[in-house]
Amino acid sequence: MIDRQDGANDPLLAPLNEQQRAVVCAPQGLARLVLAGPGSGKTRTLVHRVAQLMRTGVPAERILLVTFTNKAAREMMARCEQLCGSSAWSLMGGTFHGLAAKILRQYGSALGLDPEFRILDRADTEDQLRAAVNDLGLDLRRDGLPRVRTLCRMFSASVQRELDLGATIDLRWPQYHHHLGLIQTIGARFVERKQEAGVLDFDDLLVGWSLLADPPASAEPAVHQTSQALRERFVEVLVDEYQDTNAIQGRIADHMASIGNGLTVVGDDCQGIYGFRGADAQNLVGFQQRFDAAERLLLTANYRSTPEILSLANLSIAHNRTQLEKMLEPERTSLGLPPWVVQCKDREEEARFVVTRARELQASGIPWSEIAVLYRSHALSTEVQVELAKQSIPFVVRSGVRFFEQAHVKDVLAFGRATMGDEFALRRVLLLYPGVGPVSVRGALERASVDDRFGQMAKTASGISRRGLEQAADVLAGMIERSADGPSAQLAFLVDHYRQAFVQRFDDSNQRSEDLEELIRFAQGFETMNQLFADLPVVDQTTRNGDSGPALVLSSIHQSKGLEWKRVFVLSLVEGHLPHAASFAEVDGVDEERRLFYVAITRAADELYLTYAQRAGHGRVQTPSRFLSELMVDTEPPFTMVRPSFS
DNA sequence: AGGACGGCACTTTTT
DNA sequence: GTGCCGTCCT
Repeated sequence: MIDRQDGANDPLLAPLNEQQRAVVCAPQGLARLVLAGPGSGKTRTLVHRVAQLMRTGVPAERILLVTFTNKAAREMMARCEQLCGSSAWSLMGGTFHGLAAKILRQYGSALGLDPEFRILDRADTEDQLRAAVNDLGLDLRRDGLPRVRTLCRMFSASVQRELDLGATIDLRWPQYHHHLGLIQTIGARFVERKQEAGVLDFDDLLVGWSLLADPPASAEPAVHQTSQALRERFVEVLVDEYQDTNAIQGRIADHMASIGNGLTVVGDDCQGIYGFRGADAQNLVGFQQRFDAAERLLLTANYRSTPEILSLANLSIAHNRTQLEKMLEPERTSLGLPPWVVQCKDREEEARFVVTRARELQASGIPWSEIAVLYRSHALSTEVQVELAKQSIPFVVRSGVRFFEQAHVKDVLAFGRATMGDEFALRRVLLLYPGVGPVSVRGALERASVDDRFGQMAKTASGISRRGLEQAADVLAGMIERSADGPSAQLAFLVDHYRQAFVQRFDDSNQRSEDLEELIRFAQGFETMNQLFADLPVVDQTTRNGDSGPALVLSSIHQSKGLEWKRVFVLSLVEGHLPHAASFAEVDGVDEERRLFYVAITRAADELYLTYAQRAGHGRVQTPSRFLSELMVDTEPPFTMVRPSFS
């Protein structure tokens, strides 16, 4: 056994401070809450705890490590591997959704799930819902019902917050109160459709896992048995970013540790920024009430940022009524650099300032990859992107559409899914061809079948759509012929055709062609089309654009959580952007925006630039963010105001 | 008249 | 980039 106090020569304990060691060496089998401020070495502490558990004899496959993003999971697994070697490979780590997928494929048969189920992304989910509406002969517009997008949000909110649909609607969409009955009917058909198709959306994953983690008394005996086996498997459960868990995730975590397993939850109520996804800080704040023997540990020493940056962060977050007191204490010494607030004339000048300054920083020895530009919403990044391109600066964008959600990637994947009999995918494929519209598609779908390799589909079509349908049938048949060669070869065959027929139409066809090559490479890891598609929506998509040399990072604030850079720019500190206008009407809305601001500024290690434009595109005057002005009352502001200077 | 297609709003944040 | 609507072509 390793002594808790004396770790001077121990590689697991030597690099840690007292607070961190207390977490790493805390006894097994208990519940505990760790409050960890930004930059406090939280990831390192978690990784070392995992290593410590393994060293004391807990097998890796009996440790469950829940993180918030796939990226975080990947990083933690890599660091565990560094510390523990290959024995860390069998660690069970990932996001709630990714882990739910793994667990349900392995343990879901008790729930009647086919282990080959496919996971729906948001677009797939909306397709299913739209189809459910059509099944019922409803017309959303005519019948005064919410749009498909909104219906999805209603069902999702109800699952994530564990509120019944009526309460959910009354709370957030009271204008649809009188339609509750109809919306419930749609929901029932929606659920039925997904079950018939053997597919699960993001919420179904959580519901499935929760049924195993915490089965209702009325569940079949087989479910209770599986539940027991599942919970006995994991002797230690660790949950990162716990403040961002919603009701159902909180219940899953609680119950995975309900039979004497250890549960370590790590979080920071000041960094809760997923309220829109139903995240409920009560999970964290009320943790000790739910587990009355739970001890509470603190990580408050900040190793990341200068005292000036931390002081700004502490002063800002003090404007929130946070329940848990926790001041960040700087470990670093001052570099003599105040946070800058840069007042620009317009968006264009703002972009020019950021890019010019970034360039100077790089020239002075800061690598591109140590500079980040953060913003509240993706659209705010366009001016900077244009300016970066103009000045030929390498950059990566970590916001906006995901790789697998781009039109050309979705097109190509749709061909693959069409060969497996997916009607939604076939529809998308056929609509690509000139002369083929919704009506000829409807006819074609009635005659289409994978078995005759779509031959009938085109044969009876008349007139203008025939040529397109024939082409589609040919290429789909070609793909089916190559089934034995594996999905990568099938996609390579298809991409030849697709590139000639369609990619040339895009004005950035080169980039898109490269993406398709990337996709073919990605598919090499899979033996069948089915496997390729099964987990696509929950796999890590951040490996994209990762390895083409050092690059400046553009990121939404949400995506930046957990990361750090030497120099950070935060764009558009104006009312309506940060805080975002949509937050004004929401309960806790502006407080959540302030936490977002807090997350953004605590990403910066050495130097922070907060920029804003006095005028928007069409000359409209913009008001500086309240997150700046509220810091200027009475006291000396914790930042220095400047105007851009171009040297 | 049926069907394709170009032009129009709308897009906060993410698994 | 998608969904919806009006217009134009067959």
